[in-house]
Amino acid sequence: MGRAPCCDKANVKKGPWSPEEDSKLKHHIETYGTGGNWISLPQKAGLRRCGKSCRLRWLNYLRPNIKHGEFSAEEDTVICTLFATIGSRWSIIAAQLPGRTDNDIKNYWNTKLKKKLMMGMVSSSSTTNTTHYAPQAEIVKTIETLSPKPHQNPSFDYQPLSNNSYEPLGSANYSIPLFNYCNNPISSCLVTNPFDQNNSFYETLKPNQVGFEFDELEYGGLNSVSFNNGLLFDEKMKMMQQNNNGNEGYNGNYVEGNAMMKEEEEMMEQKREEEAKRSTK
DNA sequence: AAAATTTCCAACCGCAGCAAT
DNA sequence: TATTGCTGCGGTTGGAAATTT
Repeated sequence: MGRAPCCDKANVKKGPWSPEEDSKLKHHIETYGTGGNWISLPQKAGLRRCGKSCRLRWLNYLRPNIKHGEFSAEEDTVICTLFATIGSRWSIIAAQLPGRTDNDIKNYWNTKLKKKLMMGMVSSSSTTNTTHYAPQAEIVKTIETLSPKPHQNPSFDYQPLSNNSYEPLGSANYSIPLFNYCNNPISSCLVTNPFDQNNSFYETLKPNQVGFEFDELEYGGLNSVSFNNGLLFDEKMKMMQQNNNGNEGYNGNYVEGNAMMKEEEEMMEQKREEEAKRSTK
């Protein structure tokens, strides 16, 4: 037996909402709340609408503090960065942008931001002072292909990237964001590019901070890592663990990001200090 | 000015996950 | 454990508005 429909489809109005319907819904929710039941709400509010439709209208349009209009450059950056990190999980992305709805962001990405990114018009965020610009369509395509899809829930443990060595593949000028999924919250993370011998590009990220960096170095590539809700992401490690075949079959070019646990980072710092003391004696 | 095409976004649809029974 | 009902999410679409031909 199939599931019963949530409402009587034949007796329900569809399509754009009229101002009268809006005001009925708004008044009802502001007076009585949703009652925790959207299905029965339309009847109580005197609306010939499906409960789901009411919920959507309220969340995306009527509820207070909804921000309409142009997205700022900062918002662009957050969306691009998070999309590259977690894929099209719009509700999570929306949670980082107060006043914006998941629907809004999804529409914005699909109609405008993707194109902006392709044209290299979006500045990416970084904790370094260097300004980086997202390159062309290849990046966007790669991000879209490889970013995690909704409901893909990584379930493997964190492995320090520094235990592995990788060579860049292919001859493409661009690489892709590489994140390691981590189940255990980490307090901070140091990111370096192994091809950058002088370590002139590095970042230390704190929880909820997002680093996203397009390098225009000799090797060309993207070096990025991110925290989301205390979890560290690395796309490449995810793929390797999923495929269980190392670099084999990996169709793309990349630059590795080294991620270290904070403890490891602090130990190294301590070592450096001790060595410095010894050398001054 | 009119027709054709493209852009944009509000709203719909179906599915997954969860809680209650 | 299986079933049912509901919510929330992301993909998709219809059609109005804007732009181009």
